[in-house]
Amino acid sequence: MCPRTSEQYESIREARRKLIMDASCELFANHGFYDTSISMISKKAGISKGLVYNYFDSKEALLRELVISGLKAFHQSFDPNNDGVLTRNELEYYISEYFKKLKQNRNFWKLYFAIVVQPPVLAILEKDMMEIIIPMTTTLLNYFKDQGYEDPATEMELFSAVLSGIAIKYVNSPENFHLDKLKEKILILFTK
Amino acid sequence: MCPRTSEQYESIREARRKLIMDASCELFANHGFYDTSISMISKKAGISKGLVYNYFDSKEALLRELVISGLKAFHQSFDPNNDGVLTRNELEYYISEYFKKLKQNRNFWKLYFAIVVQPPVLAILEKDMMEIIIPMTTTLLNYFKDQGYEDPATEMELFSAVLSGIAIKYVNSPENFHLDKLKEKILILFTK
Amino acid sequence: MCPRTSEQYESIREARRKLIMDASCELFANHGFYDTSISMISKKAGISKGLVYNYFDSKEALLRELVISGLKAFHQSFDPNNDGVLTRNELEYYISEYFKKLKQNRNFWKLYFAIVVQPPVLAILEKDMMEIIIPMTTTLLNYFKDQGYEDPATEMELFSAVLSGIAIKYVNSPENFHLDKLKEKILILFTK
Amino acid sequence: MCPRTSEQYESIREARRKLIMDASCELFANHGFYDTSISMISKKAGISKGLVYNYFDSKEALLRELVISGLKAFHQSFDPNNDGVLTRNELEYYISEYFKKLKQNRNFWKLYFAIVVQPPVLAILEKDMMEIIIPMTTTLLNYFKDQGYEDPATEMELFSAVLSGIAIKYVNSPENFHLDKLKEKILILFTK
DNA sequence: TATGAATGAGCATTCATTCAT
DNA sequence: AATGAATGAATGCTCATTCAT
Repeated sequence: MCPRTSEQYESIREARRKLIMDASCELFANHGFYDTSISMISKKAGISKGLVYNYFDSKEALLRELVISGLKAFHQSFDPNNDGVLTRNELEYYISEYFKKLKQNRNFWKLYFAIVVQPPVLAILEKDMMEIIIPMTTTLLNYFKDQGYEDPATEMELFSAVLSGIAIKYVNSPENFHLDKLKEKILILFTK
Repeated sequence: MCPRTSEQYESIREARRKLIMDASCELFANHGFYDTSISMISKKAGISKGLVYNYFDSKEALLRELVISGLKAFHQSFDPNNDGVLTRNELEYYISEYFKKLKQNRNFWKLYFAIVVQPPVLAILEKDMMEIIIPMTTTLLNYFKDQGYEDPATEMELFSAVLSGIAIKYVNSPENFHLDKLKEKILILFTK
Repeated sequence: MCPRTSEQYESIREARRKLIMDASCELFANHGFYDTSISMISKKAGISKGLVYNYFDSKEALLRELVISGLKAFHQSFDPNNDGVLTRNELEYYISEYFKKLKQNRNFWKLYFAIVVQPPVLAILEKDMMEIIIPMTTTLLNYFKDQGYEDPATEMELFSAVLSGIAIKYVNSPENFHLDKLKEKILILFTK
Repeated sequence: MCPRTSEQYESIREARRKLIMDASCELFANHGFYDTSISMISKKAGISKGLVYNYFDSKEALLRELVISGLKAFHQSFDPNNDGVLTRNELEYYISEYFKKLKQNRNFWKLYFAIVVQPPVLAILEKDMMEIIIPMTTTLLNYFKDQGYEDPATEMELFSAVLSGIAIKYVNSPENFHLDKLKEKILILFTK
């Protein structure tokens, strides 16, 4: 009779978006961006190919939303009070969250590191990602300065490299990486 | 005219192979595997499209040879006397070589880490790569045992993670990573 | 609330139809039939996509109604007393009306001439259009016979060609065509 | 054994280009640009779909080459000595050629007028077409000035309108348009 | 009556690979 | 050994149309 209310439509849309994002996250992570076709995504999501485009402007836009939204969600555990200053406790918390989320959401991080390392795909995302990452870098640098490290810049580079390295190795072969033990080592290395 | 000797033919073939591999290494590294067409490679190499197939069975085979041959070349600096045992000096040498080659051959490593992280491409290479990597892993594990680390397995995981992390970060934004200082830190961390 | 009377419903329907037809006329004229989607039309008309189909069976049917209804409206100024005979005054009146309507309703004529010249679209409309055009042709032929032109058939062909030619040129670049002066020339040429 | 010489390749390419252009001209003319798929063109030309793209960058580029090359070929009969001045004889010649080519190459003109009247398609071609058409317009205007017409601008508009009008009517229903008689009338009207 | 989510057929285009020369 | 014309399967994407609500 009557058309659906706009709330109803909105909730349908939200559910569908999530459906598509979940399906594509898994596929992108395990097959790669280029080896995942829209057709595969729609099949996995149980919808038609065309419908994907009702929710995302393009395959690239879908990837972008996937990565950016995941990154934003994750980023909230960094400097939670948002004052631009990191205490030792806050860094401990951040590291713990990092390891926790690595386990919880392996597909996302698999996707993320595959993307971050591919020039043409990276180009799609670079601008949006930098908005999130650059402030983190600054805050981290200040942390290492405040903690009296003698070469804070290099310390920060080491810190981000080691976290990335662990993540990449772990997501690609989790059976060979013992996250909990590594986390302890990282905590010792960077939070004394 | 006098026909060429088979040595001459062979050396022409070798030169051609190298030409194609160099061209494709640069293109794969900077455009990505999927965004580099055979046509682009042949144009860069100054030969015809068809000729590429005279030297490599397929695009994938070309990638495989590229990665494996680079990896083998690099691997020679690891445990050079090939006795399966790593001394502290040998590890120092290996680390130095690692950082040196990162700088010298950025395109190769860019390509390598982009590949290593992509599931479907990885699948193509996994077998060959494992033959190189597994012995390294074993040898490293023994090193950390011999050096008396209390948790050699975790130490080894940390070691390979941090080297990979530095490499990935460096090849993708070299201006932000100070290899020399990082090398010193790594030497201190893992060779006392 | 009191239900609407059927007259009210009918007048709402009429208004909606006109809304859709106006929107699609402008869009078809300026973007072309194939580059105008139902979605664009419904957006411009401020209604939903589905509703268009409540009023028109298909995109083609909408086009058909648009063209035919415009043509019929226009045709009323031709031979207004409908006796199949055209006096010189009636032709003068027709020509005046033709030029007047060209100006007033440029979008319609733009659409009309774009359509008339496209084979597959023309096919859709041919039958309906012919019902309007053939009697005009006959009447015109008689006019030129009655006026004693020595080759009335050719005169008629010239007449319809020149009117079409002016219209096409004008609707596509009105700034370059001076309708009023051309009208005078046409009147002189065909009504002495 | 040896690869073909570049002359051989060139002649293959020329022949193929013509094949594709002929096939697409006929299809575009009779089905319209949007209702002709690359697939239809390749089928008609007896080649594969992909090969079309070996010769033309896109469907639009194919259309552009078709129209521009046809227009250029035709334009050579206008002001043949290329002095920017049109004598009465030259105009007579041009008109004769115009009518001759209309008959000879009906498909091209059908295509041309269908195109010229469609906004989105026109946009593709406008720039290139204008380079050909604008000089013609100027030359014509001078002709009517030189011949002492009292309103040369309007005369020129009438001239171009009537030629277009005849062409459009003729290509779409040749059985109803008697080109030879119309040509005589045009010659009388514009070359005294 | 009105909505917009959903479908699926169809299209332009790309590209690894083959093959006659 | 070398060329580049040729193939055809696959992809991203669009859009008229349908239909549950």
